[in-house]
Amino acid sequence: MACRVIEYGGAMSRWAPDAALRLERAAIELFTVQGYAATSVPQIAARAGLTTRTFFRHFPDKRDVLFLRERELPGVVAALVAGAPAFLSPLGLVMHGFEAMATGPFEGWREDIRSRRAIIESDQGLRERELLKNVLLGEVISEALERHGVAGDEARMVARYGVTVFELALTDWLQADGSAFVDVLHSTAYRMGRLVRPARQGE
Amino acid sequence: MACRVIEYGGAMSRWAPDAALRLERAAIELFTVQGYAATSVPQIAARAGLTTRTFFRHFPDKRDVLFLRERELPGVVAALVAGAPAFLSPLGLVMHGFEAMATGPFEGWREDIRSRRAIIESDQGLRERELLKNVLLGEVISEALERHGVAGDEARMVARYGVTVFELALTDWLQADGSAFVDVLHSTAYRMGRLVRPARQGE
DNA sequence: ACTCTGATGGCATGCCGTGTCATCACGGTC
DNA sequence: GACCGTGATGACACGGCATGCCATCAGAGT
Repeated sequence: MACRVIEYGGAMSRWAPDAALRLERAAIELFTVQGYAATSVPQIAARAGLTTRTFFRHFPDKRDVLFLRERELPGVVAALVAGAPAFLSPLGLVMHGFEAMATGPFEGWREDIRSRRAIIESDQGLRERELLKNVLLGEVISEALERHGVAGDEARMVARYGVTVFELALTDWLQADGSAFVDVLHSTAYRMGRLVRPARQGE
Repeated sequence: MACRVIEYGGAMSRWAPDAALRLERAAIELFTVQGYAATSVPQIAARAGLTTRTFFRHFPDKRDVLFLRERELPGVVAALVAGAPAFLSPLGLVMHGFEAMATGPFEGWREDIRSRRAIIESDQGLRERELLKNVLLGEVISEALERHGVAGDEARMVARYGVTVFELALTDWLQADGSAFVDVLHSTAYRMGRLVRPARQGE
C-alpha cells in the first residue's frame, strides 16, 4: 500500500511515520461523507492501508482519531503559562498562555478546526470526549499555576474559568467571519468578566 | 426475583415501577465491589432480576445507570431560575436557582453523591458522561436566562460560569466535612468572583 | 551476516448496543 | 366473565468496538 511520506518535522522512525496521520485523514474523509456513526474502524483502517489492530495502536478508541492534532496542546499551553511574566495575576497568567496560542498557530488552523467541530457536534460521544480534553487542559494549566505559587484551590478555579473563556471564544471565532482569534478572545474575556463580577444585589 | 416495591412518588404503571431503580442499585453494588470496567451489563441485569435487553430500555448505555438520579435536575434548576425574582442580575438568577437546590434536596444526598462520585472518578468514560451532563445543565439554564430577557451570548457565558461554580462547590462540599452546601456554594462563588474580576494589569 | 528493536498483520475473544418478534400481565370494554 | 389493547419484558440475532496474543518483517547497530 502506498506509503506516502508526509513531512512531519524530521525523520522520526524507519517506518512510515505518518500512520496516525493517514488514519486521521481517512477517518475525517469518511466521517464527512457518510457520518461518524456510519463509519466503522475497519473501514478507516482499510482506507489508510492499515489494519484495524493498527488503528487501535495509534488511538485508544474510535473517537480519539479526531483529537490527534490536540495531543500536544496541554503541554504547549502549560509551557506558555509557566513562562509567563511572574508579576501577572493568576488569571493574567492563564490568559497570557491562551493569547500566545491565539496569535500563534491557531490563526492558521481555522478551517481545519471548523471542519472537525462540525463532525464533533454531530455525535454525543464526540462531544463528551471534547469536554474531557478541555478539562484535562484545565488540570494541566492548574498545575502550571501552582508552580507559579498560586494556591491549589485558586489555581483550579482560575484554570477552569480560563478554559471556559477559551472554549466560548473559540466557538465565537469559528462562527464569526474575519475576526482575529486574539480579538475574539480578549472580547470574550472582557465581557464575561463584566458579567461575572460580583454584584451587590445578585448574591 | 423479589419485586420489592419502592415508594417513588405515586403509582406509575401496572408493572413494577422500580425496574430502573433495581438496576441502579445492582449496578452500584457491583461497581463498588469489583469496579466499573470489570462489571458487565448482563451481570447487572441478572442481579436485578431482569435481562440485558431490559437494561438498555431503561438506560441508553452502561454509563448512564449512574446518572439516574440526576435526570430531573436540569428541569428543576431551570424552573428555579425561571421563577427567580426578575430584578436579579443574570448571575444572580443562576445562583438563585443553585441556592435553592443547595438548601433543598442536595443537603440530604451527600453520602449518595459521594459514593457515586468515587465510582465516576475511577473511569474516564464516566467522567466524560458527567461533564456532558453538566454542559447540558448549563444549556438548559441558558435557555431559562433567555426567557428572563438575557441576551443569548451573555446567557451562555453566565450559565457556563454558574455551572462551573456549582461543580467546584460540589467537589469542595463532598470533601470538606460538616459544612452546609449553601455555605460552600456562597464561598466558592465569592472567591471565584474575586479571582476572575478583570484586573488592570492582568489583561 | 547477525541480532535487536519496534511497528505491523492476523486471529480470537468478550462486551456493548440495537433491531426484531414473541410473550404476558394488566386495564378497559362489552 | 370474555375480549382486546397497551406496554413492559424476554429471547434471539447481529454488527461494531476494543484488547490480548503471537507471528512477521523491515531497518539500525554491531
